[in-house]
Amino acid sequence: MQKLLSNLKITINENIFIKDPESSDLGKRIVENSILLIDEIGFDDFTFKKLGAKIGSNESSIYRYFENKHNLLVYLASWYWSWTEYQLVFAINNIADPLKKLDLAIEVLTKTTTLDSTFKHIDEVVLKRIIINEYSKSYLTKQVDLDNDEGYFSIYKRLVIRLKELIQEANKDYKYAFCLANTVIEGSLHQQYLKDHFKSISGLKPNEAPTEFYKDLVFNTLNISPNE
Amino acid sequence: MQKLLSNLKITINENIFIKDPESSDLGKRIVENSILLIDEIGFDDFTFKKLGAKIGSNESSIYRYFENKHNLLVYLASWYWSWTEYQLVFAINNIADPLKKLDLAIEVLTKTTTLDSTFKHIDEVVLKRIIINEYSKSYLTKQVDLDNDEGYFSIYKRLVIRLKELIQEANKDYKYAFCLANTVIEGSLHQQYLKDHFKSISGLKPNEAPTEFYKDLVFNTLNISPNE
DNA sequence: TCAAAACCGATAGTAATACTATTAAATTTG
DNA sequence: CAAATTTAATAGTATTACTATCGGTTTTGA
Repeated sequence: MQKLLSNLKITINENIFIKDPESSDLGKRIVENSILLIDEIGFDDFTFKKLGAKIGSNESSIYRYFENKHNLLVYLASWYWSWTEYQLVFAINNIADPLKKLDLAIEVLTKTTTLDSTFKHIDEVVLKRIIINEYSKSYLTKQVDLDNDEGYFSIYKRLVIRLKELIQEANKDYKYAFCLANTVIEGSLHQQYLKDHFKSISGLKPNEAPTEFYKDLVFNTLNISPNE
Repeated sequence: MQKLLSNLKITINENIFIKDPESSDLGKRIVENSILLIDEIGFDDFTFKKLGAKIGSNESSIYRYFENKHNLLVYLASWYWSWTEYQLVFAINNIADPLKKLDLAIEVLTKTTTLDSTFKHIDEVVLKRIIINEYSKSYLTKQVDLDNDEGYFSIYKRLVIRLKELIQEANKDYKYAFCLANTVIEGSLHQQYLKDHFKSISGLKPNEAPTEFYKDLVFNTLNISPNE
C-alpha cells in the first residue's frame, strides 16, 4: 500500500487508555511490540509482564498506559478499524456512482491487508492477523455493555453505519442493510480465519481473499450490478 | 419444540472428555450446571472451583471428567451442533424439492431456539445463549490446529458441509457454496449477538430472528426462489 | 534556572486461577 | 463379599492480574 497522507494521526477514544501511547517513546514501543507478541503467543497467554520483558521495561510501567490487557486489545482494534475507515473514505472520495462506491467499499473491507508506511511503529499485516484471531474477544465479555457505553466500539460501529449507508444508496428498497453490512465486515474476518484453520470447510484458496464472494453476494442480493 | 424422538442420545467425540459425563449422575450435573453457570458469570470468569461449589461437589472431581474448562466448552458446543444437526436432518427428511430443503435448513439454522424436552438435564435456550456469546472462544486459540486434528470440531464442520451440499443442490452453478454456508451458520450467531449488545447497528428488532434476512440473502444470491 | 511535576523501573505483596497429587471414604460391580 | 471404581477433601505449586510504594531521572513551565 502506498502512503496516502503523511502526518496523519489515528485518533482513539481517550477512555480506552490511561495515558496516550502515541505521546511517548515507551508508549509506541508498547503498541508496536504488543502487536508482535500477541501474534506470537496469542492474546490468552499474553501478559504485561512478558511484554515488559520484550521491550526491556517494567510491568508496572505498562499499567500506566493501559488498565489491563483487555483495554490494550480494544485500543489495537480501534486503531485497526480507524485505519480501515480512513482507507474506505479515501477510496470512495470523489466517486459519484453509488454502485461503484459500494464496489470499492467491499474491496477495501475484504481484501488482504498490506503494509502502510505512514505508521512506522505499526505492522498492519500482523495487526490484521490479530484482528482476525482475537477481535471478537474484545466484545464477547460480560462487561460489553459497560464498555460500549464508554465508547470503546464507536469506531467499529461508525464503519458499519458507513457501509450500511452505501448499501442503501445503491438500493433504496433493500430491507436488511444493517444485517448485510455486518455480514460483510465481520464475515470477512471469519472467512479469513477459516482459510487458515478450517481448510476443509473454507471456500477460499490459500492466498485468496473473500472479496469476489462478497461482491457477488451483495450485488446479487441487491439485484444490481456495478458497471466497470 | 415438541419431542421428536425419545431415547435419542447425542454422541460426542471421545477425545473431548476424560470420562463421559452422560455415564453418571455427577457427569450430568456437571453438564447441566456448567451451562447455567457459564451463562450467569461468563466463560472467562467460570472456574471448576465455582462449578464444584454450585453442584456441591469438588473441583478435583470435575477434573476427572474434563481436562480443563476449554474442553468442557468444546463439549457443550459439540452437543449444541449435534442437536442442531439432528433437527436439520429431521426437518428435511422426505422432502424432495431442493429449494424447499434449503429453505427449511435456513429456518432451522437461524431461528430462535426453543426447549427440547427430550434432554432433561440440558436447557437448550440457555445453551444457545452460550453458543452465541462464547462459541468462537472454543476455536480462537493457539491450539486450534491440534484440537482440530483431535476431531474437536468435526460435528460443526459436518453441519457446514451439509448446508453447502444443500446450496449446491439448489444451484449447481454457484461458485461460493462453502463461503455462503459459513456465512449463514456463523453469521446467524453474530446477528443475534448484535441484537442484544449492539442495537444501534443491528438490523433486527428485539425478538426478531435473522431468518428472513438469510432466506432473502441466499435465494437472491442463488437467483432462485422457493415455491411455497 | 531551578523547583515541581511527571515519568519510569524496581521491588514487594495479594488474591485468584489452573491445575496436580495424595488419601480416605463411599459406592458399584463381578 | 472382595476388588475396583468413584468421589470428596486437603494440600500444594506456578502463574496471573493486578496494587502499592519508593527512589532516581527527565521534563516542564514560571
